[in-house]
This record gives sequence, structure tokens and C-alpha cells, in this order.
Amino acid sequence: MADGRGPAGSSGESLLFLTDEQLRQAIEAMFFAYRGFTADPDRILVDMAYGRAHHRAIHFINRAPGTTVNNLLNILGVTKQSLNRVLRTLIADGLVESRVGRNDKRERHLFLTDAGRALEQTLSDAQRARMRTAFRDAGPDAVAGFRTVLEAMMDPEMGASYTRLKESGS
Amino acid sequence: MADGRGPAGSSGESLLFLTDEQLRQAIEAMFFAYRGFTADPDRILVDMAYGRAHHRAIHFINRAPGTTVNNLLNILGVTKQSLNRVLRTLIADGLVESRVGRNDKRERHLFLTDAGRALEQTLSDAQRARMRTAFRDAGPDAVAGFRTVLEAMMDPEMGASYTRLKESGS
DNA sequence: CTTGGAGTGTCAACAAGGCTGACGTAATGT
DNA sequence: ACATTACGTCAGCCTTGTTGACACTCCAAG
Repeated sequence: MADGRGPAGSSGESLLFLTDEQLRQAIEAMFFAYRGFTADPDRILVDMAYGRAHHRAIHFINRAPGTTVNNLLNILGVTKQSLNRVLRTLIADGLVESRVGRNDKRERHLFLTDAGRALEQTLSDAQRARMRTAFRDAGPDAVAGFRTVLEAMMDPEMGASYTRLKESGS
Repeated sequence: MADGRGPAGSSGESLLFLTDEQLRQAIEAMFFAYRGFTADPDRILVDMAYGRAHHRAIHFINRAPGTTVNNLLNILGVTKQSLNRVLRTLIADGLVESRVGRNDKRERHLFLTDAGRALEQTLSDAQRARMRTAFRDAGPDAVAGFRTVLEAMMDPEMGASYTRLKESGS
């Protein structure tokens, strides 16, 4: 495994800092960190009838108000059946509003209601608190590196969604 | 709340680089990156009868050969029933071997068989390939920052498991 | 030796949240 | 007119998580 290889890694001399062992550690760090990342909102959601899927939908509707179902589908990368199950409950509970499109009446544009925004705020406050602490402890340079690596890890398609959201939000 | 804030952020002047908007972007980056992170092994696993839970078990058994079920339970953070279901199939399929403990015969020590190691290799090769590319593109400084932030994001307990593995493996 | 408790395995039942396939409807584009 | 798109929905399946209950083995303490 990460054994009898000499100092020259499997990918060339410019990558000496990337031993298999270090990559393994990074993989584990990613695993444990993602658990921390979702832990706080998850704790809040269990008390309600919601799960992580609801959180994701709420997050991205808040981020791109008026987005269509199809657009959300692409961002989340799930089937319309999966998304619809979540959306149906959010609409029924009055957290999300679905408006028929003006130009194209086949489309449904999604918006958070006041109650939806309130929940979004609660969830993202919890999530941001941990991120803020972690970022503060790590420092600005580490944060910059963190984001650089995350962007490089994305699938190109997903990266495009990310960039679009990032630019619309700033 | 996250609205009409002036230049003084909600957490003090030394955190000016942490606006809510930047935290939101980091949250989204984490979401999209984790998808990329798991995509490659997931693609391999669907062809077999296995899922992500099997991958995780195989990964950590490979990392800490001879680990007990209870130890693995703590690392993975699932119930013994969930883990057992996965472990049972892996043992039945000859990828994992369970040996009764010598000192304490109640304990089962888990090892990968040759076949198990082969699958682990395949999966982690796929996962490492993406990480390696991302790390190469981002550069050593970014990678260092990446790991610093990830470690700061973990729950303290999980961070302890991570540190233990990290130190045993180096 | 008996007993309590820890470590483990297993059965049953259930829920969340993925998936596919199929079908219906309305609106749009050709 | 007809095909396609966008959406909703029903039915059924899978993985992976959960609780609760129970049995077994073994260690250690009384």
C-alpha cells in the first residue's frame, strides 16, 4: 500500500509533498470534518420532521430565490422524485412557495416564505458558527487554501453551479 | 441579522475576512466538494453490491488492522446494528476476516483478506487520484491550509480519532 | 461459584432519502 | 398538429441509518 515506495512519489518529483499516506490522512480529515460540518444543523432538524435533504433545498432556494425546480434539481444532483418529496412537505408546511412562471407557465419558481427564511436563518447560523470558529482558529491564509482545494476537488459541472452561485451572491 | 451590517462584522474586527456571505460560499464549497470526494469510489461500488458504508468500513479496517468492532463503531459513529449489517456481508464475501481476541475473547479483531485489500486499493486509488490532482492544482500552501481548516471543523471526539489514526499511520 | 456487566451478534420493525419506471397534464416550440 | 419540456405523482425498490429486545460469551468482583 503506502509502503515500499521511495521518496519519488507515483506522480513525479514536483509532488513530493503528496505521499499516499498524506493523501489518506486528507481523505480521513475530509470524512471527519464533513461530519462536523453537518452535525449542528442535523441536531436542529431532528427535532422537526425534517432531514438534511430539506436543509439543502431550503439553503439553495434562499440562495437563489425564484429558482426553478429544474435548476434546483441540477444543483442538488438528485432525481425529481426525491426533490419533489422534500419540496411537497416544505410547501405544505408553508416554508416554501411555488409560483407559476410568468414567461413560461410550465416552470415553477421557488421562494422561501417568512417562516422558511426564519428556519434557514436558524440552520445556517448554527452551521456558520462552527465554520466561523474553525476559520478564526485556522487563520485567513489557511482559509484561502481551504477554498482553493475545495474548488479543485469539485466535479467540473458542480463547480460551475458553485461559481454561478458565488458570483450571483457577492 | 445577516443584513444591514456595517464593516464591523458580528464577531469583532479581527474577523473582517469572515463575512456571512463568505461563510455561505464556504458552506457551498464544502457541499459540492464532498460530492466530488465521494463520486469516484461510489461509481465503483454500484457495480458491486456495496455502498458507501462498505467503503468506510474497509477503509478504516485497512487503516487500523486488528481493530475491534467497538473501536470501529466509535470511529464511524453508527450503531452496531448498522455496522454489523455491513460487516456481515463483507465477511460472508471473504473481504474481511473476524478473529476472536486472544486476551479478551469477547472482542473480534477485524482484518482485510487479500481480496479485501485489493478492493480497498481500487477504491482508494480512485479517491486519491482526484485528491492528488486537486492538491497539485492548489499547491502545497493551499493544501496545508486545507488540512488546518478541516481539523478545526471536526468535533473534538472525532478529531481525537483522526489524530490517533494520523499518528499511528505516519 | 454465582452474578453483573461488557462486548458482540442478531431479529424485527421502521424512517429518511436515494433510485427507476411509468403515466398524466399543461405549456411551449417546431 | 405533433413532439418536447417542465413538472407532479404513484408505485416499488435499495441502502443505510435508527430503536428495542434478546441471547450468548466471557471477564471480574463479590
